[in-house]
Amino acid sequence: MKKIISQATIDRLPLYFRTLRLMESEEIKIISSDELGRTLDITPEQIRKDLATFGQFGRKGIGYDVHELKERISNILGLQNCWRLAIVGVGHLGGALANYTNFASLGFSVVALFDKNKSVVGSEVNGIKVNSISGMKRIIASKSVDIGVIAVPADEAQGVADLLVAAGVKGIWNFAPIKLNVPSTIPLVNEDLSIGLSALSYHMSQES
Amino acid sequence: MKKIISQATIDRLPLYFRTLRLMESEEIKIISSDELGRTLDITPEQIRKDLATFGQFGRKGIGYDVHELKERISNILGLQNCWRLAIVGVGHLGGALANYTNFASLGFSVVALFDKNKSVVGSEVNGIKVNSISGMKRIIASKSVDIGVIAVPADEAQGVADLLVAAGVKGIWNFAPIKLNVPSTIPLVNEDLSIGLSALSYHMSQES
DNA sequence: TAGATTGTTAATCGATTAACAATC
DNA sequence: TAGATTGTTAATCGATTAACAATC
Repeated sequence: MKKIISQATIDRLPLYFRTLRLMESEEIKIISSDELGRTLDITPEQIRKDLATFGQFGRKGIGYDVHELKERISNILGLQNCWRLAIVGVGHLGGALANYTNFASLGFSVVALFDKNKSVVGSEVNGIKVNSISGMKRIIASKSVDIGVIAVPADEAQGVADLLVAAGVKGIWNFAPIKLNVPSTIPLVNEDLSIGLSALSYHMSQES
Repeated sequence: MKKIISQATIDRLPLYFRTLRLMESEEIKIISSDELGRTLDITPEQIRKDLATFGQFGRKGIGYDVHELKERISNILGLQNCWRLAIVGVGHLGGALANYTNFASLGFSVVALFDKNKSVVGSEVNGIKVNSISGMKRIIASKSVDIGVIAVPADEAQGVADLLVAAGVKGIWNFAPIKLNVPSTIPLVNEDLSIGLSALSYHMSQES
């Protein structure tokens, strides 16, 4: 019954969503795969193929309804769930994420912060109190946290992941540059900045 | 002459590099594709295939020399270039990047900061002075900046990209959630956090 | 020598691109 | 009706996996 959607397609959906949202705010009602593709540098065939995975919602000879398509993609991505995040590790990166305003517009909200450093515990970042790691299980339950964000050094990341899983989070967003082991039932997305930067270095080295 | 390496392979090389560096620090001299694969959850065949792209440096029946392989990957990725970064936009994210210590260990260094906000210009972040955008061209030349990092809001990102290109950067690392147009000679890597987070949301929604 | 492990070729799998009938 | 654009099937392309000879 449930169609399997490729990761490549899933990774393009946020790009479509972002563009459709912008177009909606500009009062654009209808968009063709050709126009959308030109904005994002993706072929129109690719876009139609991606969208067709979820059923037909374009109109032949006309295009796609911007608002409807946007809502549909939002639902496919599960953005209507208003996921609640807890960030573990309130260093420079964790602090920046706690202040990242774009989350809200995608339906995510940061509801808890944790740090092992006693000098940080008790302070507030963006109006959210920083808790000690020892209170994690209780607070994650009481605040109905869905997603654990790991922003601690690599050598502490696995321990934090284990705690988050034990505390009952439904997914993990990991910024530590290390391969984490978590149960296969817990979706895990890695955000390793060094990969992109190394790839950039590679391509720069290739330029004649 | 120059073999074309797939993006998928390039994106795995930093993972190999990171693991080899750790193993070297643990005094491990020789590693097999099997062991490396187990650490990273990548099949040994995949690893051998990736490495074979650059020539032979394993020993049949033995494995790979950790130090040699690490050095070789570093060179392929161009990490020995000691690239110099300039960050544009010293908000929460830009500030976090300016303080990100892992860059140095990969051979990158942040040498300049820019912001359009007058209240920030002149202050220091991690010992680096924040300059006004108007001085960008001159400072990028005098500080020999290689890579421009874009950490401004989406609606300012294209303008910043144009300025960086005009100032002569060799590559762009973009954190703004927007498709940038830059000359094809300038490598561009996008680091759009909302893609990973949306993918996580998707997978969490699929769990029965 | 026997066991281990690479490098490479062939087979498979999956994603992208091309083509076009359907239809607004 | 003629032009535009989708949705889908077929063709192509590229990446991963499997198999195994070479060799330490």
